[in-house]
Amino acid sequence: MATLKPVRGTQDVLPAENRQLRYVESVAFGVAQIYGYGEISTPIFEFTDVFARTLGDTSDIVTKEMYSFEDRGGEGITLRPEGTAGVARAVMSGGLQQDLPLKLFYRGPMFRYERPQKGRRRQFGQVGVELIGVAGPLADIEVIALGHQFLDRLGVGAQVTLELNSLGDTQSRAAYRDKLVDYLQGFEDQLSDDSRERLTRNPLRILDSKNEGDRKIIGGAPVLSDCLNDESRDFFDAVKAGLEKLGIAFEINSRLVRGLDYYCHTAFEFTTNDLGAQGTVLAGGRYDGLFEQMGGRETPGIGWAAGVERLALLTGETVAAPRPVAVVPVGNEAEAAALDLTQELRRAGVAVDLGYSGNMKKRMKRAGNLDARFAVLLGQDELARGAATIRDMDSGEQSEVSLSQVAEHLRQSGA
RNA sequence: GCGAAUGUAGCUCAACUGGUUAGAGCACCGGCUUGUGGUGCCGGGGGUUGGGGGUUCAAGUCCCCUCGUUCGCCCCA
Repeated sequence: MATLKPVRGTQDVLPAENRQLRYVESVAFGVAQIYGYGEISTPIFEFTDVFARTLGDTSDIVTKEMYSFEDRGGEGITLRPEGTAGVARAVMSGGLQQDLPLKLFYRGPMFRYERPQKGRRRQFGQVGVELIGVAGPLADIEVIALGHQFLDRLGVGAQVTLELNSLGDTQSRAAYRDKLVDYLQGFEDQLSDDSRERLTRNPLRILDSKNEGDRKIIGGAPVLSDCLNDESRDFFDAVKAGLEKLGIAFEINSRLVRGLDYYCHTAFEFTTNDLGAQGTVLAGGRYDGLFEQMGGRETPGIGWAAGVERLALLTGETVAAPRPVAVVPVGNEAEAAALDLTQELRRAGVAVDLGYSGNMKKRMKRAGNLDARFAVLLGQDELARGAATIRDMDSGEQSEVSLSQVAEHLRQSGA
């Protein structure tokens, strides 16, 4: 039995749950299309370099969370831990930089070797968008508005808060980093072990620490927004003004830094308090340095990704399966006729189920369990008259309809 | 990777301080009703109590190991 279990952090998704997940994805894609995005699919695995070089050597994803292996040809391969790097690689491989700006939507599984928790799996679904090739703040505004509208359409708008920050351009970020390290070094012996290590590796991340002692120290730390140069500040102001104009509420969170190295300027997260520790539901930011870092031409970009399972948990709604019509033959001779009728209805686009075996009572019960809208009863009597009895499973009303009219009758009844 | 909790039938849960064949509800199957589901009544199948080891006359119950899950840390969608 133990060996028949799925690998830790993975799970089998049955039809009822899949309907919810597909629903989340389809809402996302629907809204993305309204904004002019087309869907791109990239491979589920890439050369390890694609992720290692873009995410940064200091990110936790690269240092301990990647599913990496060597394939039979000796190539270093990694199951994608996120979507942006693969999309950027595809844009460069395909020469798509000639077609800027690009508006791309993606969906699919991602893989991270993490300790599973509620809303956190080793294989999980993401939907995401990337707007590539637009340097101005209008891109940031549109991408955030798209995320906002998506969450709204899903019906979780009231449960989430948009947090916003600016990391500034490279120059601003470097200036801030120096200031922050200066400040924190004064408290080095008081910082948590994790944070002390990050002091040299990735000091900005200390701002995000949940350790109580750390937070006290952070409270007095210099603020990133004070270090933005004029250009970065103007950019951020423009983004904020745009969101206000669109009526999209946000909170400035100066401690918001993204985990991945390629981000600059705008960083944002839609978070909720309804999912325990995994509160981030949709997050993204601007990544103007990414393409260069991958060895390509400098190309600005901004995007976000959202966790499909987390959003499905948040909506709490179940998505009902479509209601079929059940064809119920009575007696052996009726089975052949039932098969014909079933096929005819299916060709006409009607969803049909037939109880495969058993007496009428059993088949009716199965029809009930399938939540059938109508049952089509075929017995000796009906067959002799070239007809079938159609039963409305909700009202219990029955009427006899000639066989040739069954499809039409059902269609008119809304089946 | 660290800390804590937890694991009994398909699902939700019982089983006093360790004490005879581990129970219930729901679900499933059959019958009352051999041409009618959703309500009712009667009956039935189903558990090596996550797995392994140990303590004991006796372990679902205590101890150790292991696997899974949950909550937090870390990190992130």
